Parts: sequence; C-alpha cells; structure tokens
Amino acid sequence: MSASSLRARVRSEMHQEIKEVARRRLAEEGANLSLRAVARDMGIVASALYRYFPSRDALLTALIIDAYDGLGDAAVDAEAALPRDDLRGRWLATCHAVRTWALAHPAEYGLLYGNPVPGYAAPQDTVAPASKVILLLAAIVAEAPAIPAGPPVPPAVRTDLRRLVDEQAGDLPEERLDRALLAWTHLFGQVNFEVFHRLDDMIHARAEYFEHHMTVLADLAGLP
Amino acid sequence: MSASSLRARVRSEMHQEIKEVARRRLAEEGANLSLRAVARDMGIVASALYRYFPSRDALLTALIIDAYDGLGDAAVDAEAALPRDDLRGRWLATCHAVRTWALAHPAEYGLLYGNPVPGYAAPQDTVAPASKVILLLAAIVAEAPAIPAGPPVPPAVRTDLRRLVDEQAGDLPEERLDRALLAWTHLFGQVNFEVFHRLDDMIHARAEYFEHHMTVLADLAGLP
DNA sequence: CGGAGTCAAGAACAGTGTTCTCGCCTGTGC
DNA sequence: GCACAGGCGAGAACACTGTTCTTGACTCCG
Repeated sequence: MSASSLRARVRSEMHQEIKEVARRRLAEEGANLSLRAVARDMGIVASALYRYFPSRDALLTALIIDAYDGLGDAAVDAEAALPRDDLRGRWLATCHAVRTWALAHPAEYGLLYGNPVPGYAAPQDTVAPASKVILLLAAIVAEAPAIPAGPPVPPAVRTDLRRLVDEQAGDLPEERLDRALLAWTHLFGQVNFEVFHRLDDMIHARAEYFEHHMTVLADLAGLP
Repeated sequence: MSASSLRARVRSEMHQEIKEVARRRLAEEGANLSLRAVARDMGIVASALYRYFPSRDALLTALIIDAYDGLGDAAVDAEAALPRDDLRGRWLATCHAVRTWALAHPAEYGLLYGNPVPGYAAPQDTVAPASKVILLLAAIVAEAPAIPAGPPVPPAVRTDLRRLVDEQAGDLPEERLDRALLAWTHLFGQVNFEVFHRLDDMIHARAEYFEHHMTVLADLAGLP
C-alpha cells in the first residue's frame, strides 16, 4: 500500500510538472500547445508523455479544468473576503477577480472562453468548475433588496430560467437570475475584449472602464 | 492593359476560389485551416497556393477581412432597411443581423472574435472593417432623445471616449458613446457565448433570450 | 534474489507549413 | 506571327507536429 502510494505519488508529481511546463509554454507561445516542446523543456522525449496523458487533448482537458478551478477559486476567495452585507463590494470584487485572473493568465483564459479547440469537445468534467462564477453572481443578486424594473422576461426564457433554478436547488425569482445572467454575459464579454486585445487602441484607461461598466451592471442588478 | 487585366482577372478568380474552398474547409473542420487540405480540394499541390498567398497567415488575413466585411454589411443592410425614426427597430435589427450572421458562419466568426490565432497579429487592414458595427450602434444612440441617468463616467474613461469621438469626426456626448460601447460589448459577449456553445444546455429559447437582453440594452441606451 | 511491471527512449508513420528548383506553357511585346 | 520572359504547377526537401509500437533498462515487491 505504501509502496503503491509511492509509485502513485511520483506519478502524480510527474502529472503536476507536465501541466506546469505546459502552462509555461502556453503562456509564452500562445494557444497551440506542442507536446514535443513540453517534452523538450522537461528533458524528455515526446512519447514519454503518453505514459501520463493518453493524448494531447487529455492534457488540454486537465489544463482547462485546472484553469476553471483557478478562475473560480480566485472569484470565490475575493468575494468571501468582504462583509456579507456589502453586496456591491462583493459584486465588484467578483468581477475584478475574474478580470485580474484573466489578464494574469491570458492563454489559459483563452482556452476557457476563446474559440473552442478544433477537434476538442469539452468533457462533462468541465461543467461544474465552469459554473462557479455565474453561481456566485446569482447568489449575490439573490440578496439584493429589489431589482429595478425592466422589460418582462419572455415566457420561453422564463421556462429555461425556472429549470435552471430548480436544477441548482436554489430559490430565486426568474427576474433576478435573468439579471445575473445579463451581468455574467457582460462581464465575460468585456474581459474577452480586453484579454483578446480588442480594446488596445480604443480604451487606454481599461481598469476604470471596466470598473465603470461593472458599476452600471450593479445598478441594473439592484445592488445597493 | 486589357491583356494585363486578363492575367489579373484569372489571378483574382483564383484568389476568390481559394478563399471559397478555405471557407468551406473552415466551416467543416473548425479553426485550424490546412493549406494542404485546401490544395487537395482544388486538385492542386500545396506549394502552388504560394503563388497566390505568401503564407497561411496571409490567407487567414484575407478570410478575416472578408468576414469583417460580411458581418459589417449584414448589419448595415439590416439597419438601413428600417425607417429612420424607428430607433429601437434599427437597434434590434443591427443586433439580430450580427447574431444571425455569426450563427450562419460560426468558424469565420470564431476567426474574428475568438482566440487570437497563435503567431498571428491582426494587420492594420482589419481595423476599419472591424469597427463598422460599433459605429452603427453609436450612430443610433446619437439619435436617442435622452439616455437614462447612470453612474458618472470616470474622467480617464471620458478622455478616451473624447478622443474616439474626435478621431471619428462625429459629434457625440461621452455618455452616449459609453452606452454604445456597453451595448456593443454585451452584444458580442452574448453572441460569443451562443456561437461557442456556452449556452447549449443552459438556455434553450436562445432567440428569445437574445432579443430580451438586447431590449434591456435598448432601454439602457434610451431608445424609445 | 528473481521476476513483474513501469518507465523512457527511439524509430516509424502520417500529417503540417514553407522553400526551392525545375520544366512547361501561355499571354505579351515586338 | 513569333520568340521569349513570366507566371504557373509539380515535386522534392526540410523542419516540424501528434501518435504508436517496440525495445531495453531499472525498480520495487513478494
């Protein structure tokens, strides 16, 4: 048992190191990860990597899950650091954490929210870590005293939202989940634009720009 | 002259056909375009393509410019079809045109708004066609009778917006450009999520969902 | 201490973008 | 009408890529 766990431990360390090197490569080179380059960086031959990951896609999946976890944890930690009654603070902290993490890990962020990788279909393992941020936003909107009126939610959309609320076993009026989704969409839309350099020559004060728009969304979500 | 234009014409037809085949390949296979596959589809050897495009990146750039033009034209045409005084109609038509085009050309859309291609830096030729949609949105917001109050635009952001307005030789209060940018960000954020299959198991009534959120944004932009 | 199982290496295969050279062949300028 | 420069496609070559399989070594376990 302890012997088997010794083997298992060095194996898991090898897993970690491969992912570490792959992340570095990804950060330096951009989206297309080369197994042979990773192997070279480790002083190893490419085929040896197949002892640890059955394919390049499997390695990518591992990186994606780690990235979702990293992003989700950053958001959760930032949000948890604020007093529970500071709804707007918790909201902005979540948004800032997402932006900060994305700017610090652009390649990994691109893996998550950019073009889907060609032959790659996201396995089921990725859906839980992927939904951390939206759940966080929904939880904050749930506590808002009242949300500003807006156009009525169409019935078909209401059905979808109802189902989502039921699945997550939460208790949240559809209007509020709708606002949370709106904010979520906007948050990642804006981070996308910034990380993918779509704002480079347009907006220079990007931090203020981001904060400003997230404030508009906080208003729209009824956060005091 | 007419002789030289004969060579030039068949050359330009060849250009067109290569792009056509490449688009087909892109639509079927996904983001990573293979020159050799394109050549095979044309019954030609890969190196022959280099007579027409100096590199794979150059071909990609040509596809990207075409795509920006296609998307921009779709938006402009849809917007132009509505009476000038129907501000909200023009707004929604623009949004719908963008969504429809993106869903009809997912791979090309991914080229535009997904992960930046690895070694590829967008040349200057792409900035003009890329800004058609935001200019359209800004023009509509410019005609709104009044925009609803919101948080003040921070000074640094105001400076950026002022500069943008000056460059485009328009005449538009910063608050309005800010709302146009907000809507623009949201529009592409939402289309991104839908095209990249991030809403697949979440929202089934995606058309209504889209319309609903674009309506919220129209309100935010003060469109009657 | 012997054997089972894990590991890394290396060769091989099919595929990629890109470059270069070689003939062909045709549209062009006289 | 003709000679020829130029454009063109083919093909080989190079340096890569992911992936598979075999081979040999080494190590941990009974």
